[in-house]
Amino acid sequence: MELAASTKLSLLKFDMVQEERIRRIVTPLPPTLSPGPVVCALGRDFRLNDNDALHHAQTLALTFQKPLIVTVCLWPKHTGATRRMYNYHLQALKELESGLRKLSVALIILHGKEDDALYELLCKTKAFHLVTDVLPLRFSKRWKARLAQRLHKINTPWDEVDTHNVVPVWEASTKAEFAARTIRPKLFHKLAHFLVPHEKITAMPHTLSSLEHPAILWHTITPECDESVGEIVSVKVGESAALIQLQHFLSEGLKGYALRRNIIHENRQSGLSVYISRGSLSRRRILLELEKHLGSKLALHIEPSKNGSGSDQTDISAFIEECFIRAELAENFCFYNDNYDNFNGFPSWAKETLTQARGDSRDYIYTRDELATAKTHDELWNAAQRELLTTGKMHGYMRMYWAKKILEWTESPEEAMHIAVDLNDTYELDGCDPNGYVGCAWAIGGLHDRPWFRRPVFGAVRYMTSHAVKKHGSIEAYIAKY
DNA sequence: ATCGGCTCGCGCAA
DNA sequence: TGCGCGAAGCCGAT
Repeated sequence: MELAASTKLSLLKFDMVQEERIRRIVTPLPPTLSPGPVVCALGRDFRLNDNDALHHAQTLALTFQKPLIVTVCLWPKHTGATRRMYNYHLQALKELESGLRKLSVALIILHGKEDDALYELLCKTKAFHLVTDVLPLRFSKRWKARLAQRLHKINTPWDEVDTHNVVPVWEASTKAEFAARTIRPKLFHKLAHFLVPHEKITAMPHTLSSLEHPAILWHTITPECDESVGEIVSVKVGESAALIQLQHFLSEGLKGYALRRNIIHENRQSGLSVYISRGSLSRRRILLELEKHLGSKLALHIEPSKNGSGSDQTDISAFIEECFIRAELAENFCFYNDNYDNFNGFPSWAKETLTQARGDSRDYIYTRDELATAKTHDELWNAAQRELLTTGKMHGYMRMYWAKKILEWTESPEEAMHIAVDLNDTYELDGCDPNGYVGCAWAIGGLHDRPWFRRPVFGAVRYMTSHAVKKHGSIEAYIAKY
C-alpha cells in the first residue's frame, strides 16, 4: 500500500491519463524490483498520436526511469486475416515504428499465440509493468485472461487502457444496453468529462541502441494469411492519411451529411471508418477536431434541430450519432456479450420469432461462395457485393440491405449471420470490429432495433426491399458504378 | 405522395 | 402501473 501511495505522488509530476480510462488487470504485490522495461502491447490502436495506452506506458516509464518498449503481435492464422488486411496493417506499423524510433522507443513484432509470445518477452526482459489497449472481441478477451493468470504468479503489474472510446467502455455503462436510446443519455452525460485533449508522447531520455534494437526488416515479415483477398491500393494507409481525410471531411463532407451520406450512388460518407477500426485514428480526436471546426462545445450540438432537416445542426447531430453514440453502443455490446457475432446474441423477441419462422420457404437459397462471388438474381445486391470485393468498403446504407437479403436467402438465421460476418470480416477493410458485428446483428437479428410486423423468414425482424433503397438514390447509377 | 398501424420492452414518472 | 418512444420500413388506404 505504501508503494501505491508513493507511486501516485511521483506520477503527479507528469500529465496523467484519466484514471477512469485505466483498468487494473494485475495489481502488484509490493515491492516489485523488476529491473526491466515498461512494455506497451498494442492489439488494436496502432498509432503514435492520441494513444492513451502508449501515453500511460510512457508516464510509468519516465516516473520509474525505465525503458519503454512497444510490442505488436501479428495475428495468428485462425483469426482469418487476409492479405488485404495485412497490407494496411504492415504499412501502418512501419509508420508507427519510424515515429517511435524518433522518440527512442523500440517496436518489437511478436509471432505466435499472443499470450505465449508476450509472456516470454515479459520474462526475458524482466518487465517492470505491462500496459495494453482494449479490443472487446473473444480472441482478445481469451488470451488476456490466460495471460492474467500467469502474470499474477510472477507478480507483473498490468494496466489496460481504453483509448479506443471517447467514454471508456466500462464507464459508459455496466451492462449490455438495450438500444441507442438507453445508452445515449449516459454517453452524453460523460462526454464533457472525457472529451479532453490527448497528451503528446515525448522522446525518451536515452537513445535506442541499434545493437539491441535494430530496425525491423519489414520485407522479411511474411504473415500467415489468406493471399486470395487482394490488397486495396485506393485507400491511403496510416495516421497522417487519417488526419488528412478527417480535415477533408470536416471542410467538404460535413455540410449535407445527414441527407447525403445515405445516397447510395454518391460518395458522401466520412471515409473515416477504416482508420478508426484499424487503429490509425482516435474517435476522440475526431470529436475534438469537430469541436474546433465548429468553434463551440459539442454539448451545444447534441440535439438534432427541430426546424428543417437540411440544417447544419442536423448534419452535426447525425455525425455525432454515428461517430460517437452508435460506435460506442457497438463497443458496449461486444464488451458485455460474447455472442456478439451469432444468433445467441440476438434479443429474445427476435430469437423467438425467427425460430417460429424456421420452416418458412425461401424463394432463393445461396451458398456462401455464390454470395461471395456476387452471383445472385438481384443486380442491386450483386453490385453491393462487388463494391465490397473491389474497394474493400460497402456503402453504409447498402450494408443493411445486403445483410437483410442474406437472411432472406439462406437456410437459417444462424447461417445468415455466420455468412454475413464472414464476408464482412474477409473483405471489409474495416472488418473484424464491433461495428461490423453489431451492424450484421442489427440487420439479421434485430439487435438494438424494435420488433416489426411479422413476416415469413424474418419473424419480427425489420424487413427491407429495394423500394427503401430507391428512396436513397439511384439504383441504376449504383449498379453502373460497380 | 402521405399517413396510420404494426409490435415489444425499457426506463422514467407517478 | 402506465406511458412514451424507438437506426435506416412495409403495407394498404386515401
